[in-house]
Amino acid sequence: MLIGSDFYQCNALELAQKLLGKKLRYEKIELRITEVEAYMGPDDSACHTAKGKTPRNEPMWGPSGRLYIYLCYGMHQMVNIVAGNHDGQAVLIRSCEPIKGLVEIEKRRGNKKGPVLLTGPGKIGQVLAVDQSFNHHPLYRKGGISLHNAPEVKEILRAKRVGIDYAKPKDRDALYRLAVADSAWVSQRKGFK
DNA sequence: ACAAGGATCCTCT
DNA sequence: GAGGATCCTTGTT
Repeated sequence: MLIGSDFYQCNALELAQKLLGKKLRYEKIELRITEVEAYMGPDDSACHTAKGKTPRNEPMWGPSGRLYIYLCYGMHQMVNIVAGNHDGQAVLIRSCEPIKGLVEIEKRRGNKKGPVLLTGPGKIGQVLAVDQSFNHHPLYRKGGISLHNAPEVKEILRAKRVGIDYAKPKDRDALYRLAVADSAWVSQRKGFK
């Protein structure tokens, strides 16, 4: 069942927790969200909005429940879901588990097999084939990418966020990286034990 | 107008 | 474990 816009009216950490286990649908592909990171807004030095509004981060200041797509290292389209209330928060989707469209997913990922297909934010963007034109796209309406309900996640793992060495210690150390405990479809490079 | 660096991934060793 | 790919955003001249 399609999730309505009210679902996203909370801070990024709460939304991150609620997003685990939910299903992202785009055309014939359906993914279960297994790992996310919360970016809490201007007071979070790891967050893109820590230095105020810029052309790039403008979607994060808009309505929640919409997409913010960030081009990283000139080649990876990172998929974020805007949280909060026009106050610069978002949740980065880091890993998913395939539910439907496995053949298409494997095709877009060079015919690889297993968790290497979808564990890592750059891979999610590659599989969904998003680009900058997906900025602002609402997930709570039919058409394009949408988010759908699923059974509650039993247990959640927490860890530090990845790749934010530039942030202040208090933000670097915050356990804002969340994952589904019993899923193999989680990037394991650091943190989770 | 310019330089620096990034919320990563892959291919080696 | 190390390094390259690749280009946009940002802050600074």
